[in-house]
Amino acid sequence: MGRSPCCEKEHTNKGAWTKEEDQRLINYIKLHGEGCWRSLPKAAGLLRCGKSCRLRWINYLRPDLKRGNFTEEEDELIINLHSLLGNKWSLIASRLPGRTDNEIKNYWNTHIKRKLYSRGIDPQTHRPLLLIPTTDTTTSTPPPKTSTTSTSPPPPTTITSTATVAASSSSSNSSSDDQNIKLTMLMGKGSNNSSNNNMNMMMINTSNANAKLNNHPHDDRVLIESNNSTGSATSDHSNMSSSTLTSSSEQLVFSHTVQGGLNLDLSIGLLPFRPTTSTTSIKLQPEPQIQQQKQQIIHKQHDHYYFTYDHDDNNRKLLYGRIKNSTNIAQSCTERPSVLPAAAAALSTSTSITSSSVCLCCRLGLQKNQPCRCNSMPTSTLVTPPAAALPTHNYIYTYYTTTT
DNA sequence: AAGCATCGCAACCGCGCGTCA
DNA sequence: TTGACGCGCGGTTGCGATGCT
Repeated sequence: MGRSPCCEKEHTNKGAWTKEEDQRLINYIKLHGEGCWRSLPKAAGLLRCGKSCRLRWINYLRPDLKRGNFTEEEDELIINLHSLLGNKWSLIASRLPGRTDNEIKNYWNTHIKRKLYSRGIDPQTHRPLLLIPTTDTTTSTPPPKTSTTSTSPPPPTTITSTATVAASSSSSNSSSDDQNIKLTMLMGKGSNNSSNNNMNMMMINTSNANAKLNNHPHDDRVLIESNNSTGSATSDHSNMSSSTLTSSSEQLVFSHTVQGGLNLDLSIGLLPFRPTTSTTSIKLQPEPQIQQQKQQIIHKQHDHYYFTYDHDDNNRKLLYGRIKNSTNIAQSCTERPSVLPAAAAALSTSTSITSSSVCLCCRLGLQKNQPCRCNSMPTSTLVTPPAAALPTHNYIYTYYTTTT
């Protein structure tokens, strides 16, 4: 059966809104608030369809809208969020205060697409337009812009900022279960240069489903889900600028570099993190506050833990969480931040933790028994890399540990 | 100055999803 | 369980502004 029209088209105005219509709409919403768009036009004395009123309000008349040009930071944020979320303009807009989905969508189509093309990047896939196959995926030399397979690190960035943001709760499905936090974890490494042709970002997905590794529909990076909906995350906030976006039950810790390549971390619903002072006695501790922490490990028996290390020369931070019932992959990585061996050592010497881990570097996560792009092969123990192998670039590492 | 092309953005349209009776 | 309804999202269109010849 066909849907009834949202309004009687023959009795509605179309096209540009007049100032009088705008004022009528503003006055009505000031008095009665948003909502009931279908009945609003008649009540407000407008010869417009409800959808048109809603659009006009949301995209143009809302008082909290930020008008004016997009900043370079907003540009990079949009690019990174798009690489993460695809054409989910409303989700992207929820992370840019004062910007609307329509505005971002238009801006994407008119400016950013062109910008990415000029960088040689496909705006849909966020991959280089020209693909030059590479055979040596472990080289430490930065790859050409057109390479997609090299794991070479990007140069360090010099400016890092962090913002605490919230996942969008605009849609009705977010109300079903605030405790059931469902997010997505994606890994990416930093850009190779100022052209920023790779993303450095992560979302962590926690839900009531068993932890698993999935391919992300928008990209080939790995999606990780966990059944743990509680927790926290920390990051190094030193020398960072912060901003707070709209809030909901889903809180993200979100950081990005704004120069030479955006570094975006999103961690949600993570397990309380505890630094360890002993490598032999590990107990679950109360949730810590988000604060500066380095070389920290979480432990708990019968659960699977991971910690993520976001590394660049100026900022090092560990993120962490718990994955229950997960099938983790033992994996060593030849490229590892210097802080990691200490953490790994603490893990491996712990009496309650078996030596199982996984590296999710190189932009892609790993399926079971699948080698990392950096050619690291699964192993049953954490391996401390030689100092020479330690990276000096902006990078994200994620390691999983399995407790017994 | 006129005509044409291109750009940028506001607005429209159709569809999908969630809710409710 | 099903269908109507309301809302919101993403893609597309229309048109004024601007630039070029």
